[in-house]
Amino acid sequence: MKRKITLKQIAKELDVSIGTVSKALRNSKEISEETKEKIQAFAKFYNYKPNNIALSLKNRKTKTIGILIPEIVHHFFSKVIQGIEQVANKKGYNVIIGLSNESFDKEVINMEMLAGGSIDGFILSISKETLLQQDYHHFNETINQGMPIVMFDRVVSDIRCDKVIVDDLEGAKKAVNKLIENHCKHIAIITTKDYVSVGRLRTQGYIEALNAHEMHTQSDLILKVDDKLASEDYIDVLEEEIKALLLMNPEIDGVFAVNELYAVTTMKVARKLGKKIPDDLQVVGFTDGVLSRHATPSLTTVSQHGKKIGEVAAGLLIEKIESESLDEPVRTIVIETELIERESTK
Amino acid sequence: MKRKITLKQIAKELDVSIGTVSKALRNSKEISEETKEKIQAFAKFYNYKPNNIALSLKNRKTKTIGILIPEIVHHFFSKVIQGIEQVANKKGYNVIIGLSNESFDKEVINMEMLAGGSIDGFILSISKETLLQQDYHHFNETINQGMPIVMFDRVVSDIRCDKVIVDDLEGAKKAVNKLIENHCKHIAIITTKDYVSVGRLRTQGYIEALNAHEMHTQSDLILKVDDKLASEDYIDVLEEEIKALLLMNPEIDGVFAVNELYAVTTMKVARKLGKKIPDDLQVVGFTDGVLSRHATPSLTTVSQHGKKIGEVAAGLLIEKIESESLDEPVRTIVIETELIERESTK
DNA sequence: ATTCTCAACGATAACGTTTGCGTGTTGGTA
DNA sequence: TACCAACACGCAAACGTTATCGTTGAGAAT
Repeated sequence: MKRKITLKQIAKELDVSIGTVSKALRNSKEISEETKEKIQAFAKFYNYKPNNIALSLKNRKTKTIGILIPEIVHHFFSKVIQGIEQVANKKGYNVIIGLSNESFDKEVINMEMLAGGSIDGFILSISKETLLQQDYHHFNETINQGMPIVMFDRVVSDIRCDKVIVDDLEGAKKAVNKLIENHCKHIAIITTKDYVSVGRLRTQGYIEALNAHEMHTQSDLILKVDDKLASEDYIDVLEEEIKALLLMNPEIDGVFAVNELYAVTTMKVARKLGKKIPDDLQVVGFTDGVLSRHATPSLTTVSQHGKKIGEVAAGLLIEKIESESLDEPVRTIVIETELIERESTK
Repeated sequence: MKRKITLKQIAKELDVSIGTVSKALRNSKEISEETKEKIQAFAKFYNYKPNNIALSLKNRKTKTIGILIPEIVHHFFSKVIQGIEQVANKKGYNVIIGLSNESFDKEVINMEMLAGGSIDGFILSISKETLLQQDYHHFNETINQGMPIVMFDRVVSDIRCDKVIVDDLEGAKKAVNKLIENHCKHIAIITTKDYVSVGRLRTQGYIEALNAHEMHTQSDLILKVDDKLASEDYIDVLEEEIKALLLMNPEIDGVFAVNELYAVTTMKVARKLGKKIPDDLQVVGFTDGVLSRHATPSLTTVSQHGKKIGEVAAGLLIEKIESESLDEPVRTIVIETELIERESTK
């Protein structure tokens, strides 16, 4: 297993100095055509490629950006990564990924690993546990060390950094308004417990939309399920809870679910109860993933444009990385949601 | 935006040499307790963290492994990454990701970027375009430069490296055997064109399973759809082709689809044609993703254990990276598939 | 008094680059 | 013959570490 060839080896082999080789390969006019050709030919033959690590050390920049997300087996996050990767690569940046698995400790450890010189900046979405504990010291420390951060989707306002967010409140309104337009009179929501801001905002949007149309919100039409039920293992429990909701409130003719899984599960349960979709019950979800598209019936849902979010986040970060000035204002960019109508609504 | 503190700065501040600081922080017994305490306190206060880049340069290893996959918005690949990440992190490695988007050029460019010192080894799955062009020079060059590679899922035998593969042939047999056991008499397959080995193997498994039971294979029961139809945009065309298949051969009572999407689309089309699943038609898919689990009816499918594949691949790679000997044999590890029975079969 | 032995620390090389500057060798001109 | 550009190249510093080897001084042993 031979090692990669270096400038030094080329220099020794051709009996010139290291500096000369470097200049020749960078096509400096300081070097004569003759030697340049010789050196370049030699380098090409041995497939010389400069060592990025050495360059990173010298230039004090790594040309890679770090992504830190709670999980990867998740359509939305994958889409965001795709977006980030696209603009990053276009600008000559690599992308390195850390997974927190929704754990505070893993988030901290991963940040420290990456912040130790491996990357030029972070794009991240906060883990649930961190959100719960409200301990944000690792973010502030990283920022204080001069490393720019861009947060997306799950953000907290306390931290001074760029943010790219989804207008969850407005998105939820769009969804509920659609149901109202379609003459639903009793609209339920299936949402999560409150500590993740995203779920809270969607719930609030639901309430505001109803109020705006002078429909009263009934607490028994608001089903807050435990987050853990989103994991695949607890799908039975989730089904039971939804079933109970529908049985206890047979008047429900519209459901807004704060994610895909809740939505398709609702449709599944409803069908088992003999309800026709969308005739007896209309359903709108959140997040435009594979489930929404390929469920039967296909799901009307609020798309967050994950790829776009990634693109914008990467753009912001790279801009900040490459900017010289050291005290720019922080920006918060809102990516509009879009209601994608399919078969689960009339 | 202050920069990170370095050994040199600490040394100057405390009026000792750089070496002393380094030793003190690594708790060398060469340094007196007194100075050690002083230096360590100072370093802690200023939150000193060694610069990974400098360490990488010195140690000639980066402690990060590169993943190169065709796409990330894909349940199987996400699962593999999850597995890789888990064992990599456990062993102190980071993970950096490159996406080829099924393009040969992007694959080559990404490899060159990463191979330029950023990583210690590769885990990759070959892009379709590369498979088509059969140009594997970039893999061989990378290997020749002393960088270990582990391939998974989509592999080619020409390249001398470790491989982790799915037993596609056996998996397909399991699926088809299940249909035969369930008394299907006319079993169709929905597969892709032949150039990706994975699809070919699954088709072959289908044929062998039928032959083993002395059922004749009819070419009109083998639907080879263009790969591009797997992309979301061409879903209509895909539906049309499947519809034609089912209409032309109404005797079909079992379908084996080589991926999730084909399977759920088949179920959707069948239902539109008034067929009951699994009573009139039984369907088995390949890949255990969200679609399989949450489709209605839920899909019987062949699981490839993506996470396991990632874990094994990472294990092999790290072992090779950390091994001293430079001419070990290459290994090919087959991960068993598992038939997961759900509602789409009897 | 001289040598020896540690303890405690400093100096330096090395990892692979890039780059500004110094320097030796040309050739041409006065 | 003497001088001066221009050319072509070498030297060395710097990025931040770690490890090897010196070096210094003090005290102990001879």
